[in-house]
This record gives sequence, structure tokens and C-alpha cells, in this order.
Amino acid sequence: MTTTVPDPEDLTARARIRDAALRHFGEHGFERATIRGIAETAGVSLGLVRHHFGSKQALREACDEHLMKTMHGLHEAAATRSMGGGLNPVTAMGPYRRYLARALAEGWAAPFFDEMVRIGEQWLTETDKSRPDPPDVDARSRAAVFAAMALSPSVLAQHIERSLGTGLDTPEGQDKLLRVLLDVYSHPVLSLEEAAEARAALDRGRRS
Amino acid sequence: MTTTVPDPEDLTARARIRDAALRHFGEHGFERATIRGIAETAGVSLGLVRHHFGSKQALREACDEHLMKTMHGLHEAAATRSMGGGLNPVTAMGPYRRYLARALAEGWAAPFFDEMVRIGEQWLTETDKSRPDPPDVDARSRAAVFAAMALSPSVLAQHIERSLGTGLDTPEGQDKLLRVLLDVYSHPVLSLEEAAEARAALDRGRRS
DNA sequence: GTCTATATAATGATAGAC
DNA sequence: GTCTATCATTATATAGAC
Repeated sequence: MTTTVPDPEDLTARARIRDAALRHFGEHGFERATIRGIAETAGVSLGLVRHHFGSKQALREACDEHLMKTMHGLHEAAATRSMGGGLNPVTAMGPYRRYLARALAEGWAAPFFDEMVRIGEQWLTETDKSRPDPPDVDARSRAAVFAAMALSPSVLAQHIERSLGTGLDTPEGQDKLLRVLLDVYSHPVLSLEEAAEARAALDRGRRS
Repeated sequence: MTTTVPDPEDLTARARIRDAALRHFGEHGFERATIRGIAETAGVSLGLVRHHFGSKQALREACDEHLMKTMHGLHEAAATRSMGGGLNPVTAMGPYRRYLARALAEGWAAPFFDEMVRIGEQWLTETDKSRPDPPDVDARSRAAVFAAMALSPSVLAQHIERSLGTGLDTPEGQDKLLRVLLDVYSHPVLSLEEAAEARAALDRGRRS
């Protein structure tokens, strides 16, 4: 379950640069991160970054690609069996959390998000079969909102941490968040009647 | 319900600058937005921006402050009566949506988030009274996660729009999102049994 | 209050040696 | 593959006139 993190010394310069970029982009955001700072963290020169990646933009794309490759297996395995497991990427994505959160918020990492939607849609299509009331909206749209909600603790980690009183990357934080999620996911916010009523109100508004 | 948007011509230069900043920060992010661009949109010179706000950072803080002041009443009114209404800030915050989303993702707008938590906590404390099973976690933590989830469609709007196939700022998008939210909020992801079981697993892990 | 012009610092990009 | 040195751009910050 734990991702193997090789000794930085063992990595090629190219890999070290990419990992440093992942960290800098995650901590400071794309604009504020500098390729100089990344080079320094990686222990290489400015010129070598350029040699390997060409441009800052290309470096980011390499980060995205690496993230996708690394996440692919883990992600699919965790998400398909139950929505509960799949809907907690905070704990799963470990060292990439910050980068992914930044990237998503800035509109990047689209393939990652879309794959979460795809998996969620599969899951919903399956569970819809044994659902008494027919859904009002398509599975894909619901999956998209689920994905956004599932990712929100990561994307808004700074704010949540303020309320929880503990860092989300600490064991205590992870445990607490997990317990909150279990409670939230198992208790609907609205009753079916309230939802139906609100939906009817929307229908009335639509006709006018 | 609709916020009155005065004719730009009627506003003082200071207000025009602030509104332009709100738009630029929201569209391009804080780093990428330039005070030159903001000045141009506001129809004033670069120097005047500096005269009124001193620095880019101070301009941002003025934006945050203005947002808080504007949102305060609207927010409280919508959120207190039912979680359903309160949990849909996407439609409520209109022209400030993009700015708020950017600010939150970058770790700003903390007072806004914290107030959402405060209101949610009140609501949860109230509804907890008539809840059969005692909550495993404190109301504040749950409220924080609720707040993050409620804001996620705004923060991750670009991604959701890709799945919905329509812009979230259009009437159709708002309607669709609202219907999705009604469905999602009224159907738990996990059964109480599944949640209890997962919780028990966490407890076992805690002891070891 | 509002403008123009300038100073200064930082950064991404480039060229070329070893 | 790796480095140093330099260019060109851009944006903030400043000074000072009207």
C-alpha cells in the first residue's frame, strides 16, 4: 500500500528535477515556483533543467504525466470496489497531494479528474440498478460532483486543517478526516421528501 | 435575491479598480494578473492604482474584505434555514464565484470559509439532537468537510463543466448542478452498516 | 486625485564551453 | 550530460508633475 520512495541519490538527474518540480509546484503554485528554485532543490544547474525539459511549461506537463502514470494502478484498485474507499484520495495520494490539489484548482490534471469521473460513473450505473427511486440526472454528472467533493478535502486542505486543528498529512489528521468522511458519507443532508420538494420547485420555475 | 450591480460609470475610481481586480484575480489568478491589466480594465492609470491601494498585495486584501462585507448578509440568510440551501454557494455568489474559488484554492479567504464552518456547525449541532446514532466526530470537523464539499463545485468548476457539458454560470448549468446536488445530498454513499464496519477497522488499527 | 516616466528586480529563455 | 554567463522581457515599485 505504501509507495516506495527511492533514495534521491539513486535517481537520475532528470527524475530528481521532476520530483523537485512536483514539490515546488505543489508548495508555491506554478507561477510562483521558479525553475531556479527547482534546480537548486534537485541539486543541478539551471541549464540542465532546460536541457531535459525545454521549458517550464513542458516541465509541468512532465509532472502531470508522471502523476498519471503513478496514480493509475493505485487509483483504479482503490476506487472500483467501494465508493467509500475510492472517495478518499487524500490519504491515498501521499506525496503528490499538494501538487495534485494545485493542479486541479488551476484547471490542470484534467485526465486525472476525468478518470475519477469515469470510475465513479461505472460505480453509480451499477448501484443505480438496485435503487428504488429513479435518478433525476445522468450518472456522469453525479459522478463529476462526487469526484469534486471527494477531492475537496485535498484542494481545500489548508482551510480544513484550520478547523480540524491538525495537519492532514499527519497520522492523526488522516484518521480524523477518515472518520469525518465515514460519518458524512453515511448520513444524507436532505431527506428524500425535501429533495423531491426542491426538485418540484425547480420544475415549476422551468415552466414559467 | 439578485445583487444590485451599479453602472460602472457611477462608481468611484477606487471602486472600479477594486471590481476590476476582483475580475482579473478571478480569471487569471493572483500571480498572473497584472496591476497594469487591472488599471486598464478600470479605465485608470497604473499610478492611480498604487495611489489608492499601495501594492498588489494590499489590493488583494481589499478584495477579500469587500467580498466578506458583501457576502455576509446573503450568506447567513441562505445557510441557516436549511443545509440544502446553504450548501449551494455556486449559484448564490454570482460574480464573485471565480475570485472566491481562486482565493480559497490559494489558501486565502479564510474568514469566509471559517464562517461557513461556523454556520454549518450551528446547523449540525441542532440536527444532531434528533439523530438516532451518536456522531463519532465533533460537529466542527464535520462542518469543515461539509463546507469544503459545498464549495468544491465552484473551486473545481472547470472540471465539472467538462463532464456536465455546460458552463456553471449559465442558467442551464445552474439548473443541472442544482438537480445533481439534490440527488447527491439525499442519497448516502455508504450505508450505516458499511460506515460502522469501516470505523471498527479504524479502531482496531488504532489499538495496534 | 490623476497622470507620465523611470528605476529596479526577478525570471524564463538562450548560447555556447567542457 | 552538465555547467556558466548573458539576453530580453515583464512587472512591481517609485518619484514627481499637473
